[in-house]
Amino acid sequence: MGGALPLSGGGDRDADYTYRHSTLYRLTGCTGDGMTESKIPSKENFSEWYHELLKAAEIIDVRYPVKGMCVWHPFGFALRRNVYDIIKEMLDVDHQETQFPLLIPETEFMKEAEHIKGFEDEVYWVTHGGTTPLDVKLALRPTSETAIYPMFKLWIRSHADLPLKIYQIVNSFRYETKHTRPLIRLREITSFKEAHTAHATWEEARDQVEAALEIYARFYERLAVPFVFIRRPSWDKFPGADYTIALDTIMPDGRTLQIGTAHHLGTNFAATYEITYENTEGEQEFVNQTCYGISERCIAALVSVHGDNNGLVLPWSVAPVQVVIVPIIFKDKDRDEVIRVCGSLHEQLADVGVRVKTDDGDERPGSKFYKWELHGVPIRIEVGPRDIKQGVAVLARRDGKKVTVAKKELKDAVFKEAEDLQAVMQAAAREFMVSRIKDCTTVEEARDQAEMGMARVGWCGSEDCGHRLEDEIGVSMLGEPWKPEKTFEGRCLICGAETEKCVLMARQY
RNA sequence: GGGGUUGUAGGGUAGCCUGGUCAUCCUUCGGCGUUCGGGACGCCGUAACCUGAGUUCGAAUCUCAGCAACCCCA
Repeated sequence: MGGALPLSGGGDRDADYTYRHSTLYRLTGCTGDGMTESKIPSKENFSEWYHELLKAAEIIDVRYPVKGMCVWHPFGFALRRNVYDIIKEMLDVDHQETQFPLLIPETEFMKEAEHIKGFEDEVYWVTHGGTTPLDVKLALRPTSETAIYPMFKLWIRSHADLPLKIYQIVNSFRYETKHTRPLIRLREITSFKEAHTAHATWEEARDQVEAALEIYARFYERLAVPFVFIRRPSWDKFPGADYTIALDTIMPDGRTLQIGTAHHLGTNFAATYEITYENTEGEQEFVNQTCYGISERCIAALVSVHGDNNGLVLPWSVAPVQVVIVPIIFKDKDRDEVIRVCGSLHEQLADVGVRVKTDDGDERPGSKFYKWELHGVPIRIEVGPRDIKQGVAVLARRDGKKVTVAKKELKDAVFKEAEDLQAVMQAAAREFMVSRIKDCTTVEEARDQAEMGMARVGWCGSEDCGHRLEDEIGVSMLGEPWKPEKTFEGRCLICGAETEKCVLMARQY
């Protein structure tokens, strides 16, 4: 389908994301001759690498002068759109997209006690209209439960209205007091995909939580981002939820990043907001609710998990530019012919929905190669006079493999290599994560392991031992693996009681 | 929550300790020409001392506050 092309313009246009400035940054330090391999710092130094990559690869610009608020570059926004198109497509099967207002009256916001407690320190308030103080303060949504549920009360009358499943992709605001980090900890979350559902029974809502997690699993598979499902401990669940299940992934520096959550809200909010329906017996009952969300942290994970010392590495499905064609021109007399052949290859690929860009700029080829590698383009095609004579083109993958293919077979070769690349990325990412989760039987061992990734330890289940685990290991309890592949048998690391429960402990972002 | 470091052209930096001509260098950006199979070169040009207050004859430099960024620890 033609929708694969992100541009509204004609199909023969380049996948062009404003490289007019071709904003490449020289990050090799101040010494003139200090030409190093890469423009970005080594991934070993993750924090530095991450910041430089976001900048150099034109994902976001962090220079906006409000703490915790960033600007999406056109290239980064194209990536965001491709990623969010996937989750939208998955949700659109049985959810309806909506949009609720940004501002929430204090009177609604303050209704659910636990929920307020969870967010009160992080809420931005609108207190004035012009110079006039408002009678009722307005909160900038930190999340939208308290905006949406008063409307659910109006929308839901009978069992025939259930289940109700909606979602929206909106910005939301949290006054973070800790260090903000681009895409990871923000004061304005620009891309909060939140879904809210209402059901007749608790069991149906539970099934919905599982269905949501299933969708998220498929979503992250498309991004080749590995994760584990973890049920959060009672003291770390969503404020107002019966329980919370999260998706966590491990970043290159060993810290854990939460990249999705699903909450079973039971009838907690329904009771507060009086969301009731008439059942088949004619009685009024509270609905059971769920909500689940994903934010631009999914982009942070995508970028971090796959990127390397040469820059971004993007899965084919979301790369703003999937194929870049680089013409190799020696003499002016070759020029027209090379450009013509590139144009025809470009058209061929664009016709089958590939996001293709022909880079006929004035830079030298090597410079273009580095630039597009930095931007994570999965496949590069080189066409020079030599190739034209032989009726072939050189196809280079982002992982370094190069093949020469006949022009006629180019289309098929592109798709074949793209598929293989995806598999390679998936496997490498998976392997890294699995290698960073280890069983530990002592506090010291767990402490060491938490420097690297997640430590799996025995836990008797008592809240007391849970908190002591956190204190003694010095990291957070992520919670129990949800539907784990392997069972556990061991002892509680604190009290020594035999247990079949285990929890994952890790340093968190 | 606690501690530390730092704000100089679009990016990266020198100068700051010891206040005083035109604020250094690299890169980017714009122009012209030669180039082009893994980061080309020459010539010309644009462009900066975070904000506010204070000290001083004089502040990028010293003091205070604010804003912003990064790192470490809980």
